Amino acid sequence: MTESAHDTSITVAEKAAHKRVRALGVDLGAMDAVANIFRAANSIRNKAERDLLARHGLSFTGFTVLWVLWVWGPQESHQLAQESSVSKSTLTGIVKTLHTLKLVERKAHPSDGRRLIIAPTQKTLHLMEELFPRFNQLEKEVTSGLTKKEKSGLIKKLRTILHALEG
Amino acid sequence: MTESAHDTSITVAEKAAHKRVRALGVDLGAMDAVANIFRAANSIRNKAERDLLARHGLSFTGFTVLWVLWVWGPQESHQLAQESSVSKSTLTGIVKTLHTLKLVERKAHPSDGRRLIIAPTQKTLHLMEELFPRFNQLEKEVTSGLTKKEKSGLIKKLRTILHALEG
DNA sequence: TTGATTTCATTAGGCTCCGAACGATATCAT
DNA sequence: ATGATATCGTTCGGAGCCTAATGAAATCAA
Repeated sequence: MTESAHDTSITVAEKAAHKRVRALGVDLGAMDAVANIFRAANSIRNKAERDLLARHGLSFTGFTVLWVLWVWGPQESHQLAQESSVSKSTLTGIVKTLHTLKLVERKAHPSDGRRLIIAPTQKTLHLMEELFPRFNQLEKEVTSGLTKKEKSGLIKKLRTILHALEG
Repeated sequence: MTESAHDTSITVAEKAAHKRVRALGVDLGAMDAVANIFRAANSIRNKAERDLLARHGLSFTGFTVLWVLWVWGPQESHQLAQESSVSKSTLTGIVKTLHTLKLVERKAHPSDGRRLIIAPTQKTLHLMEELFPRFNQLEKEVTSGLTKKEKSGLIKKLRTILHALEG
């Protein structure tokens, strides 16, 4: 066994990092786990934007917001921001962009003049019905090296990390 | 068994998403895996920026660039960009910021006038020796719900995903 | 050698992204 | 009732982030 297309042993970058921090009493497992989460997220994000989203004028975050609206239906602004993992001020800008694309509507809250309801449009629903299966196809491809059981294990471990972050 | 602090069963957000896409023949495992990678990456990034990096005037990407320079030493610009997962033009801006913080130097390539060598400074080395152990402490905390073996499994699965993205 | 091509980093333009400051609305105390 | 407080979304200022266009330097052709 030397090198193969499905080699999952330590990379040269990881080796160099280990050498650097060896004297500092560092948790290498925690380090590599976090580093690889970022590498994976970056790569998938870039691929999705390039191959799928750019042609619709959508950023990854814009797509995420649309996804949340598609799944949950109309949302109050602050809920939508939280569920999409962006700040309120970022959401203001994203919603502005999506509004010019006619992909969201802003509606007044019936009883509270401060609040704003963001709602998907018919165009959003059509777009997501076309776009989401393609996005899922990409998700399938990037996880194609894992069995169903391995995917479950991955999901569970990531949830554990998210729980630690909430606590 | 109802709810507990370490519950890793399906979340309400995941349930809502499953309901929405049920009719579309979607791979739910792939979907949840990718979604949780993004949730984890976003949360860790935000926490690191807020709790650790902001007080030094560093963005997460700026920290990543410093980390690469710390691990690998002086790098040519395009190598540094690739290893840090940003475009060359983004790196130009990041380096500019780091330069005003006196955390990098730009050096001319000895034989090729087009190329640029980016090098860490003494200040960088001191900073990283102080900052990195704290960053690793954060990494330890967010992965504290996982055993050493589980972390290895997580790392291996993420590498598998990265291999699929390179292919 | 000089003109064409290639390969670097930077600039230009336009979103994304954040925290802080801001105005508007609602609520709470008295 | 009315002033203090809290809670909304937006704006502001500044950095990050991308692709495409640009400019500088090296290489290749003939």
